[in-house]
Amino acid sequence: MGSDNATIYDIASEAGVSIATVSRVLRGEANVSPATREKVRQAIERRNYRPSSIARGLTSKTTHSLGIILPKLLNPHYAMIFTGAQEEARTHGYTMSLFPWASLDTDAYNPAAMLIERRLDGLIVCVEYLPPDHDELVHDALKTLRRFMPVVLIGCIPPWYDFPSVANDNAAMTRKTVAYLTGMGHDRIAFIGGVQEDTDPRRRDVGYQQGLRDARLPYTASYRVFCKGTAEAGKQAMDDMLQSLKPCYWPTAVIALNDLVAMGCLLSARERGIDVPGQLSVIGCDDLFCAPYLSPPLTSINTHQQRTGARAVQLLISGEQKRETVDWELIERASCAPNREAAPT
Amino acid sequence: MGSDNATIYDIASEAGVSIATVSRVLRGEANVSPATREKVRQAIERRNYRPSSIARGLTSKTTHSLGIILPKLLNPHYAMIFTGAQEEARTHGYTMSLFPWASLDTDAYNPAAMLIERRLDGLIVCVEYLPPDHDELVHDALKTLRRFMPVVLIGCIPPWYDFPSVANDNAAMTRKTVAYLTGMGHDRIAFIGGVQEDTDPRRRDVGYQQGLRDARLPYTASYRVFCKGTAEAGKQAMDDMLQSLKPCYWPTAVIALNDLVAMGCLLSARERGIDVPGQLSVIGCDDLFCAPYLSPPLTSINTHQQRTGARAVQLLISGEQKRETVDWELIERASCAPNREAAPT
DNA sequence: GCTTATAATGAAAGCGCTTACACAAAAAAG
DNA sequence: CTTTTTTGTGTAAGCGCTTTCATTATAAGC
Repeated sequence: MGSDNATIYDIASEAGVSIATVSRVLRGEANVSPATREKVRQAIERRNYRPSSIARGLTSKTTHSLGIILPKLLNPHYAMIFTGAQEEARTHGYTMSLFPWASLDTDAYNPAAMLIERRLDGLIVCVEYLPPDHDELVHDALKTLRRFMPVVLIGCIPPWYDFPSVANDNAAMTRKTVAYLTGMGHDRIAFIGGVQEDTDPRRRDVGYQQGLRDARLPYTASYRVFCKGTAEAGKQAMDDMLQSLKPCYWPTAVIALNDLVAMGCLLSARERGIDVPGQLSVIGCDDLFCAPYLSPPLTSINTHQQRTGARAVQLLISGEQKRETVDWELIERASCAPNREAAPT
Repeated sequence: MGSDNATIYDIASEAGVSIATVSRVLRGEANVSPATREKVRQAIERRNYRPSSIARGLTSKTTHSLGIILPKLLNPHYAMIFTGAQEEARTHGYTMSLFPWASLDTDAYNPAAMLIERRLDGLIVCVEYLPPDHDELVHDALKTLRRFMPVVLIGCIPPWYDFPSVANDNAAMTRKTVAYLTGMGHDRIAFIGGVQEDTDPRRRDVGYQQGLRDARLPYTASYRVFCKGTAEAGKQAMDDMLQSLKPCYWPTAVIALNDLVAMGCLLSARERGIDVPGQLSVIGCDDLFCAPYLSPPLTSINTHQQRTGARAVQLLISGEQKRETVDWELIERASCAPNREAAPT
């Protein structure tokens, strides 16, 4: 009953066998006679015994536990990644623990220590857009960690990071998004979000410019506004852009870094009485759960984040050293419409 | 350099001391001479040594890892709880792992085994509204788990569950919410969400009815609609209610189980051209990050979910057996307004 | 029936720590 | 200076498993 902490010894003596035999039954090894197996099974049942994964880990050098580092779980984008990763991990018998981004900071009292001491079997790191000065630091931290455990990256990974990874092809994605809008007759297309100083050729910015070029549209610096990936920042950035331009130069469409930024844009537009999608189309990214409930419902790109998380776990477990790309899907809702004032050139 | 897996023996020999001494330095014990301590420190530094929490756990019978069981991380409500819990855990040197709700199902291939085998130092379980038939099962599962590790509950806990817990006083909260609305002259107040068959006297339903009684308003069954706590369900429930009533009987205000349901209500209203808050006030609960960006911005109750998660961790660590209540805060936004058609009685 | 291959089991040595306990060296007390 | 404390270190016994290796019981081969 209350034998909540029986050990393998207890089971062995209760079943009248050696601990080696119990261990064999536990791990389903073949060479145990059916009779013995049954005896052991019953003893286990009777004592409600569960082997300690701790002790097991000491011997086997494997903990069956994975870690994930995220910037912010409150952002549903990351919650989706986590969910996908956690579920996949679980189906393989792994546990998933969350570590804050600060775990990478090698300053202070080396918090990465916590990661290493845990002897994780693998670590997923979700990398956000990084300012260049931070870039090197993070890279170093990752390289250190890799000496202790396999690491798989998710997100916006600078190409010179030599790590297995799972990500969307942001450049291609944004390029096609621009094409989608130009196809609707939009010619003043803004892009809001991201960091300015950046050298990664696979970023959204690049796709944005490619998209403009594809449509032979000019690149207008005023339409390229940088901000963090939050709703507040998006609101602010949109406010700033609109305020800085005469209304006749306002964009006819806005591509937001993500849905949070898009939400900020929508609010900014609403406050100014700009009709979406009548006067302005808005398109987000990540297809958050709230996208269909915004006003108007937000067109967004479903980046298959759960699948991304799941694939990262698979890479971790299989040890494959691939850099993988996850596809995406444009979810059309009411926030995008053909440009009414499209001038027949 | 590559000595990524030095053991305490390596450090001992490198520093020319015994492993006991290394252990002492590691744990900051007092009785080590400064000279020795320094020698050991340097050896540790040189070999980049981090003690294995696994081995440590075997001896100390403590893993410094906690678990949390949530219905769904994609619901930001739970993401906030998780975040609060994780951060608090971290400050105490604990790791936090996520387990899906299914971990409690004692059917199937007893998944709770995973929890037990991990030898967690504690477990937080977020309990949702449970249908009565499920209630007993969950209770049993929890009681089983408690034999193996401390358990703290969060959320809607039936009062006969004898577990330490952290929760809002839902009844009082909803009662005051009704008062807030009646104070604005609303007299047809609907409540959407939750499960029907329920006997817990501390639920929102109860507060809702108390609130009506306080204002001497009739309890109108048609205004009490049950649905799950999702946006889709909220939309459907609102649609059904509105459709089943002549517009002149439509509620003037609706209290939603949570912000997701409220989002569904807002959408339903929008589709029907019902002006919020002109004709209908809507009030949610949880104050999700998107609440300010809805149209209109949603009045909601901030239930201090991060603090709830943090408190749960504190109870777990301290071993206190309290049932705690977390306070809350009404965040007023544009979705609620005085009832225009308030009849001067 | 006796030898050899095969299957079933146990004894024992770790895995990398913590923690009595023992013991030597240094400090305080007489 | 001894004697008693105090302080600093080392030895060794676990913690609860896995795993090699040796050993015994059983089946197969001739």
